[in-house]
Amino acid sequence: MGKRGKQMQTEILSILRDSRSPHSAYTLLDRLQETYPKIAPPTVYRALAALGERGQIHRLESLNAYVACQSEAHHQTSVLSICEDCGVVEETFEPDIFSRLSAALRESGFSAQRHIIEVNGICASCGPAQAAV
Amino acid sequence: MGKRGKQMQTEILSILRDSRSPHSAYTLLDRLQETYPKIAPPTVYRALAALGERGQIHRLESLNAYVACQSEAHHQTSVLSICEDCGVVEETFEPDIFSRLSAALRESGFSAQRHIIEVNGICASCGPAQAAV
DNA sequence: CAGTGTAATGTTATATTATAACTATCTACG
DNA sequence: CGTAGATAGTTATAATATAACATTACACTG
Repeated sequence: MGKRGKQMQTEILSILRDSRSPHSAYTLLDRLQETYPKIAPPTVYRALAALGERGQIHRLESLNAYVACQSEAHHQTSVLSICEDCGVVEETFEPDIFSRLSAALRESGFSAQRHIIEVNGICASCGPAQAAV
Repeated sequence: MGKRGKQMQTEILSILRDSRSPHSAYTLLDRLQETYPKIAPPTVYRALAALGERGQIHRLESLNAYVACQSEAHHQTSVLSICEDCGVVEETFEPDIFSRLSAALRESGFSAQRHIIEVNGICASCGPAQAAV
């Protein structure tokens, strides 16, 4: 890994951490171009791939977008809940659910390797309890 | 809904049902163009949207592709397991897992509306038990 | 039946997301 | 230094999806 690659990864991670909402690869590209005017899409995708492999970011498959991992212990599989109102993504850890899911699939002979769980809904800040305030 | 729309939905559903593997929107477009040479992407996407609303197909968010729903009772939320080897997608119903997931998120004030659960792994036909045969 | 309003479909163009393929550069090591 | 391998830059394009507008079909009214 060269300097430039690390630098881009650091920048991306810091942009993602500054907001709890997901950013698309091209949003990140635009942000990075403010500082590094000449970078191209592959630079961003390479940095995202490296961060993803280390578990420092998560890709939201249903949004084609990325968030920073909110856990210190990376590489735990997590549930990503997406507020449809404010767009904020929260990460929660439900190891029990993952093991039940793997167990259920194993009954039909399926060997699970990677779980994707994304839940759309309304977060605490945007929910009906809040609307009444 | 006009005749043409229904016709496209029927064609797409029958293509998807003929294979347990996912098809992308553009694969479907190519297939449809064998019969209807002039259709354009929006036609396919409109048909997919209508089928999705009725629960007759599922979109695999992690693959940007679509499969026919394997349940008779549509609109049940289901787990989609994707074999990384042969590409076949199986649908299983784990209402218990969905309710646990909703319950867990509700504890932090999140109200779940739509669950996306996709699991990558190796299916029974491709697994190690089979390799020994 | 003509007129008209709405919904469905067709068409064109383009936006968005992602990667292939090649070139250049850097770095480690003899 | 020279060169091999890995990293990064560059160009181009592939793959996915939708916006925007034009046209047609269709049902209702008078």
